Parts: sequence; C-alpha cells; structure tokens
Amino acid sequence: MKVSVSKEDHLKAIFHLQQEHGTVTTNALAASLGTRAASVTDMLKKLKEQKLVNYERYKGFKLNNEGKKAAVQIIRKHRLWEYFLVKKLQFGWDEVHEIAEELEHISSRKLIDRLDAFLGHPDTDPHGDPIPDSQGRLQVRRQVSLAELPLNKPAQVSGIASQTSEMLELLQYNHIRLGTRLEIRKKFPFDHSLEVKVRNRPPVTLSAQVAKNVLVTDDEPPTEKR
Amino acid sequence: MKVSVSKEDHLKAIFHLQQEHGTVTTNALAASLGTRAASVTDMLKKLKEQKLVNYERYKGFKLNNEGKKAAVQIIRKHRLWEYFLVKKLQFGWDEVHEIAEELEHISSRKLIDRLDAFLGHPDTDPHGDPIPDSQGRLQVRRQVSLAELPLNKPAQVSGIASQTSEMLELLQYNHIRLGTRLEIRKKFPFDHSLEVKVRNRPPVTLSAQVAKNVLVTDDEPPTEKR
DNA sequence: TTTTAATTTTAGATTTGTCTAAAATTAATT
DNA sequence: AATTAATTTTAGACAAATCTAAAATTAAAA
Ligand SMILES: [Mn+2]
Ligand SMILES: [Mn+2]
Ligand SMILES: [Mn+2]
Ligand SMILES: [Mn+2]
Repeated sequence: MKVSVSKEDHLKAIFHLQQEHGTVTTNALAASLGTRAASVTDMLKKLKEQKLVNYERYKGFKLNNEGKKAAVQIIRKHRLWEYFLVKKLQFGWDEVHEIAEELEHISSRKLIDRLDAFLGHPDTDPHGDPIPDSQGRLQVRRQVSLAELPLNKPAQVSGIASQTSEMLELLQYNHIRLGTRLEIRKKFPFDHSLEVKVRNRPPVTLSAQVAKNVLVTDDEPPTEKR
Repeated sequence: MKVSVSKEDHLKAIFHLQQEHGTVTTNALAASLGTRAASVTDMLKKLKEQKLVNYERYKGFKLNNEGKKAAVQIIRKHRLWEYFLVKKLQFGWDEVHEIAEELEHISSRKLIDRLDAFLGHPDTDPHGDPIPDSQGRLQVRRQVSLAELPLNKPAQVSGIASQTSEMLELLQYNHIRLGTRLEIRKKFPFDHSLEVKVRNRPPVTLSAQVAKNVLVTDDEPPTEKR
C-alpha cells in the first residue's frame, strides 16, 4: 500500500505531537491538521494496517519504529528544502513553510541526499530546528524558553516554537533572528512581559506569549559542523 | 475548482500532442498517459467545465488559450527543475525526468521565478527543449531529425525526441550529447542506419530508429543568452 | 451502400480521503 | 454511584480519479 501525501502529513503531525505528550489523541491530531476527528480515526485504521502506528480504539496512539523512521525522513526533507529556499533562493524565513509543506512529499531519495550535499550538510533549518541526517539521526537540543531564562544571563536564540508567519514577522521587526545574542534586562511580574537587550540595539519589550515561544541556549552557536 | 496533479498532467500531455497533430484524440491521450480512454473522457468533461479545453464529444479536442497558458507554466516548471537537477545536483540527463514529473506540480509562482533567477534564466533544458520564460513565451526551434540530415553536412545535436532513459543511455554510451557536433559519413539504404562521425572519436553506427529521434540544427549553438 | 471495425462515450464499480450526524465509550461532576 | 459532559468511533454520504464492460458513434472495407 502506498504512503500518500495525506498519510505523510499525518505521520509527521503525530511525530511532533508525541514528542510533547508521549501519546497522541484523536482530537489533538485533528486540530493540528485542520481536519475532523472522524477523518483522523479513518486514517489511523489505515496507518495501523500499514503497521506504522500503534493504535487501539479509544486508547490513543503513537508511532512505532517504522512510523518514526518514515516521519523523520519527511521532516528531513521539509527542513532541507526550507534551508535551500532561504540560503539559495533568498526567501525570508517566514515565507518558506508552506512551500516546504509541498516539497517534502517529493519522493526521490537520491534527490534529497544530493540536495543535502549541495547545501553542505546543514544541521539546522532556518527556524533553528535540527535537520535529521541521512540515517535519520536527529540531534537533541538542550534549549529553554526565553520566558524561563534568568535575568542578565547571556543566551543565544536557537529556535522558535510557534512558527506562524505572524510570529516570525514580529521577531524580524524586533531584529531577533536565529543566532541573535541577547539577555533579559527586566521582567515585569504584572503581565510577565520582558525587556530584552540585543547588542548595539535599543532594548525591546516582548510579551509573555512571545517569550514563551522563543527558545534559547547558553550563548553557544546552535550550528556546529560535523 | 482546483487544478489537481492529474489535471496538470493531462493539460501538459494534450499540449504536447496538439503540437504535432493540431487536434488530439481520446485514445492518443490515454496512451500518452498510460490510462484508459474512458478515464480520458471523464477528465475532458472536467477540463471543459473549467474552460481549459475545447471539446465536443466524438470530435476530438484541443486546449484553448487558458489551457495553453496553464500547460506552458507546467512545462516551464518541469524544465527548470530538470536544469536544476543536472546543473546543480549533478544528476545525469537520463535520470531527471521522473523527478521533474513530481516537482512540476509544486504550486508557488514565486518559487519558480526565484529558481529561474538562481539558475541564470537558462533557455533550454538538459534535453535541449526550450524553457518558456516567465511570461510563458516559448521560443520555436528550426531543427530536423538526424535521419533527414544530408550526408557530410556538419550539424549540432539540439534535442532528443524520444526521451526514454533507454534512449538517453544509448546516446550517452555513444558520446552523443546536447551540443555535440557531428556529421553523417554514410547512409545504409538496407536498414536506413547511419554512420556518424564526431570529432576526435571513432565513427559510430546508429539505427534508423535512433536517428529519427535525434534532432539537429545547422551547426549553431542551441543556447543563446537573452 | 451495407457491413464490419475502430473509436469514443456511458453506465456502473472501486479506492482514497474527507465530511456530518448519531452512537458508543470514557472522563468528570454532582 | 448516577448523571452529565467530552471524546472517539461508526454509519452513511460525497467528490475525485480511476477502471471494465456495454452501448453509441464514426470510419473503413467490402
Ligand atoms: Mn506536507
Ligand atoms: Mn522549519
Ligand atoms: Mn507530472
Ligand atoms: Mn526535458
């Protein structure tokens, strides 16, 4: 049986959801895909049949090893294409997601390995997310949300949790990009907003909602070559 | 109504067929797509509904202006991606067709215009076929089949009519590529095979079937920059 | 100009992916 | 523990793209 575009999108979404919550629920997956619970149930039966997912009705579900492998390959393609679009075709980091959502379904394995080599084996995508290598190994990151960063502790932006283009546009406007070095100057308990200082720039204020979605590491470059 | 992948493949195939025969027949299209006549009829009704094709039942059909415009855009994408695969990712010209068959359906207009610029606005693809420009203008070529080339007249390979990978592999083996300068040394009336001479190489013999599918121009580069 | 052959279309099925509404199950509250 | 609420699944429907087999139409041959 074939793994269609829709199945690939389901696998990828399950993978991301189970990263956070271990096991995934029908409603959560439907929400994440912009579809309905009934449709998710239908699809799960097919994915179970194909032995990509462990699923018992009413009990929630998660990818098995095969499913995880498949999902990681799709994520690899998504992120490599995003990198290509930004680095080679001059797209902004807030414009690439939709296009990669289509490109990730191109099937040729050789294509993606050649693309990887052409790009110099990058290890993070334009949003700071790690790119799985050709064996599907995905490096783990130790990063915290900016909301949890202690006052005056230098850190470096290494990822963005909520990657809507509205969010990315807001960050762009405030000159916060991947790799930006910053520290928190002040925390306002009233609304949990923060004043953040970037070198050579006037301080900017970020809402708690924004801060929660900016991920930082202890001032260390997020990209190290292999 | 949406233009699906399958509809795009139909439009493209109709375009190519009508180049040759003016009007297209149900069976011809089915053969060209590896599908059945009944399926073609079904699809034609949808394409007519969408006003992309002029179709009266039992009378044959052809693309109207809208349909032609759509088809040319798909061809543009197909050929630009082929160029990218060969020139940037080091694929052989006989390996790229299947992959481009998928890539041509990626929808972003901005992507394809950026890709075009990134590649330096090439005007022919790796098989010598012209790449439509961003306005959809497609240059016409004056080329003849190698089978019709007069004896001892220098010419240059500018296109391949039958682009199966078997054909491309055979040409590769005989050191015949796009742009190769050659002339015919001898014609064998018995089977219409030809002896062809390429500079600095021993002469090679080509069957009539191959010769018919190798297109040449009067020894003039096929690619001229705009 | 009949008759026969080829082509094209219709009728009716099937598969895939989706939906809504109703039923079944599980979870949360009195 | 009984009732209510939320979640999940099933039942039944629909659109898209395909198929086979039969009917309609057109073209070719006798
Ligand atoms: Mn996708
Ligand atoms: Mn990304
Ligand atoms: Mn295609
Ligand atoms: Mn080509």
